[in-house]
Amino acid sequence: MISMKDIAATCGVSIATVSKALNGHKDIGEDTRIYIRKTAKELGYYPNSSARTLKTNRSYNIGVLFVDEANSGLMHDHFAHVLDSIKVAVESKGYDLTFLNCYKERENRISYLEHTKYRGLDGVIIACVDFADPEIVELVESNVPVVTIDYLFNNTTAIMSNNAKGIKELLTYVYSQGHRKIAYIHGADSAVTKSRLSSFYRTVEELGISIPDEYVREAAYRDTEETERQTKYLLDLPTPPTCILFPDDFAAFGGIKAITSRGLKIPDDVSIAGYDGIVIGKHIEPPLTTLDQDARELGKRAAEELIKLVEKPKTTLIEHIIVEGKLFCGKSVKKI
Amino acid sequence: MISMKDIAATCGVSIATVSKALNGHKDIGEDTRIYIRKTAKELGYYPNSSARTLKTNRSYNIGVLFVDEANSGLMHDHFAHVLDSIKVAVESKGYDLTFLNCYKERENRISYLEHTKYRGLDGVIIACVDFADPEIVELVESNVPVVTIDYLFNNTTAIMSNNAKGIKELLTYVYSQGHRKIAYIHGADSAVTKSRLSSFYRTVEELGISIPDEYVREAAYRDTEETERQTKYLLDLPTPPTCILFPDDFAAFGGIKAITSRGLKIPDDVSIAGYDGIVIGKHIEPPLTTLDQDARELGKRAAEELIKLVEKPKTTLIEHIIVEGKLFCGKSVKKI
DNA sequence: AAAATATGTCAAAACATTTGGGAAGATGTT
DNA sequence: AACATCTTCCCAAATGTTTTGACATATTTT
Repeated sequence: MISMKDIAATCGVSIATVSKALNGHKDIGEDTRIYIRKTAKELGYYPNSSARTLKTNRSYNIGVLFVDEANSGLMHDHFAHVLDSIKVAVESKGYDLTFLNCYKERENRISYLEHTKYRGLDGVIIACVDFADPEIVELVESNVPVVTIDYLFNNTTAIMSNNAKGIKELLTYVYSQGHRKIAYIHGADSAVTKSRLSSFYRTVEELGISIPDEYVREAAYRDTEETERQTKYLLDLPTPPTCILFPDDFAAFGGIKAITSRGLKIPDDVSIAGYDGIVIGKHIEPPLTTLDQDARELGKRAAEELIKLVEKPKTTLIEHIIVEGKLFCGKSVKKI
Repeated sequence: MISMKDIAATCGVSIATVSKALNGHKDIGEDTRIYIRKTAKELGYYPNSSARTLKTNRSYNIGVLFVDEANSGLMHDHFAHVLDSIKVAVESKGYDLTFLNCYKERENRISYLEHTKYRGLDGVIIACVDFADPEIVELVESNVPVVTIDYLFNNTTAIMSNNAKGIKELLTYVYSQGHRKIAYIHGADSAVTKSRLSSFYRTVEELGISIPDEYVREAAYRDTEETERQTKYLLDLPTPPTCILFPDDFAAFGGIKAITSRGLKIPDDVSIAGYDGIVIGKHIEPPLTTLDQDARELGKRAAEELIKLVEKPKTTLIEHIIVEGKLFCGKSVKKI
């Protein structure tokens, strides 16, 4: 482990000079700078992030906060893409990515905020968590730069997928294919759900159709068993819907199971649509009509905004950025 | 940001005493220890990892190395589970997890090993990468504690999924269901592939069946388009197979597409099986017969072994640990 | 009573880095 | 020649922690 001291020794200069030469300060002669950099390279020097962080309070490490539970964001195709995109974006700017947690399982657990400070993280990206958790709120309200994904706090930059527009496009498309009896199995209570649901009702009104109450049902995101049940309920109605919208693509598989188990065919007997645009949806028969969320863009923007916030805290504004999705017309919705 | 100095001041003791009291050294009186810990808590103290790492050369941070490309491990259901399991396991022992990279895109890129030392990572878990990459080899051969997943180096602990046994079980099961004309679309060249393929041939011999050469084909992992092509090729043979084994569950979806596009039904006309045990495979009709890899166990063991290696470098042996998978009998293989 | 032992605490050094203040020498200006 | 101005470099302090050897004080042994 070779340090600046070693370089200073071999170059016959002070440690301070080495530091300044390496960091490109102006008060170092051109030739010494070149000489120092050359020997640094020859000796195989690379800085020690701990020492630097200790001194500068900048770690070039950013934290990412995903929920830790069974339904971890990691195993969620959509969020996995978001995370990967974040990773690529921060790395391209010379930052590292560390998972933030609170050592739930341990005796001396610490809060998210404490963990952030303990590691000297420059900022945190929060996604896919329970935003009502007091510890999340504490973190958001602290002076740590934070960007949230798909949730809006007043004083933090948020990157939002355009859920309202998404569900509107989806519904309008289904309508354009002749469907009027449209059921909507929406997700469990959350900001995203609220946004989609109110947009759904607004669009229903705009289109001038009427949706019976029993067509609007609830199933937690990714809960295939519940969507299976709800789908069966819908199919068993005296007047079953001709088209069912699901909370997400993954959950739609529960619906598919219910439909095929009834001996019905998609889209000939029932049309369906999901939400998210997970990869596998494109590889089934029929390809799943859905709203492709731009997961990569969500992640990229989150990373970029956070780094802006970190590097130029004075001049960077808190923003609420909206990322558009895109309707994907598979073959799971039939024209009738 | 309150430090030991502050605690020392309010307690009227020296910084050294605070450090020892907090770290449980036994040369501190019981009452002072309690008093110091109490005020530390009251003041909201938590240690500064940079300072500690700088002094002790232990970061309580471990690196994880997944491939950075398009087919990132993050977006791969199986590896996402492995990663999540690693995360849970290291966190339960008080460690953090940081993505390792080499800043590919940047001008002053550094090697994986340099990055590891730069961050002072205590160890690295390597999975899902090109193990022939010289930089990986450099890292493995360094003095950094390393655990590899699904790849064997001589001097590092490896956690291996039992691929040989897995494919044997799968093949034997298919055989037991009466299939003799069994095709195998295997993955692209890699250690995992080699292991599965040689086990496949061994089992074929043991079972006393003969598999024509044109039944054994290749398609990269997760390449649904290629498996679709290869499946069509197989179906078009004068004597098509009655059962097709795919490189992985995801890739199997390409096969399913090919089969249904020919108007054939699974499993009535053709039986299929995947490998991995991704979640969605259980939610399709018919549920996909596959070999469930124990992704969580792979991740957990990797984390545990690495931490052992970090904490007891002298007494911990390099081990090659085998994690068993489990046959999942879905309904995609018909008894004939 | 002196010597040995045990206990509790402290001061200082060390880890690798950054940075403001200043020193020394060179250059330019009058 | 005197002075100011640059340029180039160094010094020393600071960041928060751990560790080591030293030093008191108290207790036990001779």
